[in-house]
Amino acid sequence: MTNQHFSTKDRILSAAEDLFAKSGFAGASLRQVTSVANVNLAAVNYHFGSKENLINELFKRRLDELTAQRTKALEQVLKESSVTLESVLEAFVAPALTLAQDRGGGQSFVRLLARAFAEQDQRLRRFVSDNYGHVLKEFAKSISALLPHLAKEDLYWRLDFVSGALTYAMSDFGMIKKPPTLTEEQHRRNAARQFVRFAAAGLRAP
Amino acid sequence: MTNQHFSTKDRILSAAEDLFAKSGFAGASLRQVTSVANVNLAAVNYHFGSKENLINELFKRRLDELTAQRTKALEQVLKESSVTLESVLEAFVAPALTLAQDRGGGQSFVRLLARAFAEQDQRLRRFVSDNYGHVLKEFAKSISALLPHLAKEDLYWRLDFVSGALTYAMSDFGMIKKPPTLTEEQHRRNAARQFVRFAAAGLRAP
DNA sequence: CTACTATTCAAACACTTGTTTCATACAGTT
DNA sequence: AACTGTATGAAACAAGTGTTTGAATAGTAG
Repeated sequence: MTNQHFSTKDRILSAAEDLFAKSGFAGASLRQVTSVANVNLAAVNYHFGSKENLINELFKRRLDELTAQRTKALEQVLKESSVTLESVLEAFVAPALTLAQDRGGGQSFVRLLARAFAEQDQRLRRFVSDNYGHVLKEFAKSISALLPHLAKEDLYWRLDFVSGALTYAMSDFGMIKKPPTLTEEQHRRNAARQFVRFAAAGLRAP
Repeated sequence: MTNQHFSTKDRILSAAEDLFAKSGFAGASLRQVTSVANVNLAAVNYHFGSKENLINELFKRRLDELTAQRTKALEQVLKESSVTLESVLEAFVAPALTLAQDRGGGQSFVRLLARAFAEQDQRLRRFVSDNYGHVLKEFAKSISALLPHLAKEDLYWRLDFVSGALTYAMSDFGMIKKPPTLTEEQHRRNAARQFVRFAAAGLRAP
């Protein structure tokens, strides 16, 4: 039926992304997933081995792309002659917002990411931190260099707040809805601008 | 055995708070809850009617207290002659941090709150917003009055970021762990101070 | 074609889920 | 003392869970 021209694996991943974002990892069953994906129930265990492994592959698929784009954007910024706090933050948030707006299920994934952080589940948190923590460290280092007068402890607190603000805002639980007058592209740019201004000011707090 | 001097209802609520925070609403079963609470399985349905209703009562118990304290703190602040952005933010965050540090399961509840926001589940979100939205509006109004030059649209974005920063940071104080040299009380005050500084600066961003 | 592997499918597996039932125990009242 | 409503208990309920099985089907290389 739907997406019949995508592979079984991809259809499972997309359906799982949607349903896990909607109902949580425990809340969505493999029967729901395979039903939406138009795939036999056994296909999940055949292609992914287990439900838990499906979840990991799901994160891998998106995060590999996200961290690659973030790394590229940061490198680009650091190459310029005048590196500003705003430009570093922009390099961090722009790829995420692009993903959040991607038509191919990226929206669901961003919500899934927020959920993963809310999960106390240590396995998933370790998986994310092990595989993608180094990028975050790169950003932290760049930001630290731009705020030489800021005590390390203060910096850590504020980076924490910044992460929270971004995670929360991106998964659009927030009040902010795209007004009909704006295109998605404009809304995305607007969100990025708002976030960068807020985060930069917060990081520079006296 | 444990907490035998608490009522069955209270023991269920406490155990549920812990387990739901740890594993999510779908992830923790009533059998786990009743086992931890040292209570018969049927007691949940007897005292609360259903699992869903148990969840609601759980939120009610904590949020009633939290919103009451926030309202009181805000009124106190607004009574003073010089109301600052910092003092309003302090009134908002202090009760939450007190709760987050409460020994009687408040820590779990705060994590639960973060999880509830991550839930796409509309029933729970409506329950929270219906019953406790008015307090948030009060704070938004007070903050708006203190930032007369800020466009409404900008204000909404920034309040969104502030909520995110707080939710995320509170849900287990993010990366920030209490150093052993500090008492919990000191750590709490520190967190509040850090948050207020960050949020105030972000809200005042040029 | 044949042989072979990779994939799909329906059915079953063993187990857990929230909820209900009904018998039992324990108050407090008359 | 018997009666009453509240609370607890063990057991069962139907439905849903992730996973496994073994046969049926494509699809491909020799």
